[in-house]
Amino acid sequence: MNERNLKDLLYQEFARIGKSLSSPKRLEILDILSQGPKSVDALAKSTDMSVANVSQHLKTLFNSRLVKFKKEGNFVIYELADEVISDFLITFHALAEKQLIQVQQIKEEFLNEQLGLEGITLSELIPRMEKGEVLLLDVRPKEEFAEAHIPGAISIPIEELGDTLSSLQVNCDVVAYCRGPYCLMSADAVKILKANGIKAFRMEQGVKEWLQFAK
Amino acid sequence: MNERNLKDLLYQEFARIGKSLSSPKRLEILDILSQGPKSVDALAKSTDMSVANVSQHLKTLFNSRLVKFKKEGNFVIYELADEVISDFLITFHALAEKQLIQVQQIKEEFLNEQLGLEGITLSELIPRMEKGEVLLLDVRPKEEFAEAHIPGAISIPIEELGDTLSSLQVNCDVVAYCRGPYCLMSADAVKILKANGIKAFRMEQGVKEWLQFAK
DNA sequence: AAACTATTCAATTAATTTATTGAATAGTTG
DNA sequence: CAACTATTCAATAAATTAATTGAATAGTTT
Repeated sequence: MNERNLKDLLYQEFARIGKSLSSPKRLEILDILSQGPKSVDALAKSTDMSVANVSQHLKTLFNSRLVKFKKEGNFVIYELADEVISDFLITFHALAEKQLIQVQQIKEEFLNEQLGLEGITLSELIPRMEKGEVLLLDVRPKEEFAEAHIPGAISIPIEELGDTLSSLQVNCDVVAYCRGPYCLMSADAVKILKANGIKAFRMEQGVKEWLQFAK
Repeated sequence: MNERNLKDLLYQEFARIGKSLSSPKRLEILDILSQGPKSVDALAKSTDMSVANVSQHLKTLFNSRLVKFKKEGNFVIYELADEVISDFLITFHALAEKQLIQVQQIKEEFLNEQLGLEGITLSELIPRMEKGEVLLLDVRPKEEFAEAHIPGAISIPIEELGDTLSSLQVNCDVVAYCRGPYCLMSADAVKILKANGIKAFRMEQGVKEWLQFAK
């Protein structure tokens, strides 16, 4: 083995991680898994893919050690292989956003022009929460809230929001958050809240971003 | 545009960065560029590829905004588009090494079994340098040394090491470093030094790792 | 301007990757 | 044990990507 062979071998191994990050659908799967463990079936529903296809992507991710799984009943539950991967994904997104201005544009056009939503950031949120000026709403599924959530938030999954609304006493502004910048459940929530006369804002950041912020 | 379309578009943009990181040769190019600007021709020589092929890879990297270029005479000089990219590459390597134990194995087998070299780390080096116990040798090409180097190091490019050796007065241990963990110029240097009866060690880390370490 | 250099472009071929489908497997429930 | 579920496997077709080659471009030197 000479130096060139060694380099080829090493970079080939590195590229295996890169390959895993080269498919849009796999990146979406990784993002969803950064919220907590999910079954293949649940992932297929979230990503609008066939189960067989998701299974194939998961196999790729498993081969590059980005995810691991455990069997529960006849479900196979996948999760990120290590918590550094969730940190890495945030770094990756930050880099990608910085480089690809188009990403910013796509996102903002959709949110602003099509939905006309006002946003709020983590650093604006915290002082307002401490003063009791806002109610923080976690609209992700119950399991994801149970897995981890921003302290002080209350959990109302987006599907239940419409029904729960009447029984909910709100006398301040509401801030909704969900899985993070590329999830739009919080945008849907704000639409529902506004339609019911509640002053509501969308927060881009999710639990993972909060954890990094709090460090 | 509905939510699914938006997600597909966003993840497609993210995947462009991933795609750039999915080819071993492109990763090698990025690593070399993290040492400083290089011409297409120089990159072709370093990576053992045809110029046309390197040009194609550079085009891909340029399209995902990872590199930029300027024209100088009839050379086109490429460099990393932003310094966050060099930070990102270190994070990426760290993740890859952690996940793919094989990478560690490949590297260590080659270095230990085939060369029988002793290594030293940055944190071991610094106190010893302060005490004046070691001479730090940068064996990269002169331009890369000029671009950036570890303070206190002296520059002797690997090609010149054999000739310079006799005129060099050495009365302490020598530590050689080069581009980083996946570059083997420092290993070659240690071999030459040892062959001339000088006690020499290889340091894995390069300038970029030192900058992160010094932060 | 002619000869020369470095780089890019375009066309081809080979190789790899993706999504789709239907069948196979393994575990669970009635 | 039969019916059912979730998941994986295997085979295929479509799409994408990589390396190679030779020609085209743009700038430099004589």
